[in-house]
Amino acid sequence: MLESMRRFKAGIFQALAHPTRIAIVEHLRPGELTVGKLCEKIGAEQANISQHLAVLRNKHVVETRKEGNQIFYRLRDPVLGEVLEKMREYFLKHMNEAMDLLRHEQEANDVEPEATP
Amino acid sequence: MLESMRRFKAGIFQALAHPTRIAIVEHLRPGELTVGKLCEKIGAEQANISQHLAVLRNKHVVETRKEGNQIFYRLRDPVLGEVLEKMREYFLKHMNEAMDLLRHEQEANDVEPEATP
DNA sequence: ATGCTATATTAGAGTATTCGAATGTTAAAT
DNA sequence: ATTTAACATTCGAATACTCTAATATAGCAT
Repeated sequence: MLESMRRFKAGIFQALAHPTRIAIVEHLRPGELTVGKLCEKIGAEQANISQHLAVLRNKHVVETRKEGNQIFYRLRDPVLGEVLEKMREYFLKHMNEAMDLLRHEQEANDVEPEATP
Repeated sequence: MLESMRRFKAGIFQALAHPTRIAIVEHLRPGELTVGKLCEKIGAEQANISQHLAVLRNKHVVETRKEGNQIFYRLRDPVLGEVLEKMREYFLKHMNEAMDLLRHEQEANDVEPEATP
């Protein structure tokens, strides 16, 4: 049972483990939005947003409502918004390290082109 | 800047997005533990636990202290424990669906061996 | 019926995670 | 100086994610 619970939590975290999906959840926090609006605000391809929405739907992080041509997405439970709020608190508290972390990841991606022959 | 913050949050969620790593964080919540104790409690191979600990260390989710032969791990910030607590709340609230979700994932993994020829 | 708009799904290539097995490393004990 | 105990790291195969591009569906308008 404990193991099930952990797999469940891991699944939710997995769903949140992508910058675009975090952006989606944050934008939905104040209220529902259509896919089009989300694309606008986030500035990503429609197909891409749609795929990320599918991930969030599969984990029941978001729910939908259809109105004519378009589909409105909303957060299923504000608790998840609160989780992100806690993360914001965490981020601010450790801002300096956070920046370092990101810088390092950046470099790790930048420096690769060259290999020692 | 917002984008950086989201990548950071995503990184933390990524770190938490595995049942074993969740188990680690939960076990560390009351206080520090050695790697050996963690292996015992979780019931996984030492190398495996060590790899997961490395993931958590890289994201600064945990910190270490060395004492002679062994290494004590502790949660770096109780806020992350609180995040898990929120998740528990969430799990209990949606227990039924959670179970369904897990069952479906289970089936998706079980049924595959056969293919329609 | 045709076309247009909003959204979803599929396919395939590139990349990243995860595991077990093998190998390193450090500190204490003999 | 060896050996043992406690951890960490590396390797390689299997699996899972993520992106772009292409295709599909559903509702509305003409």
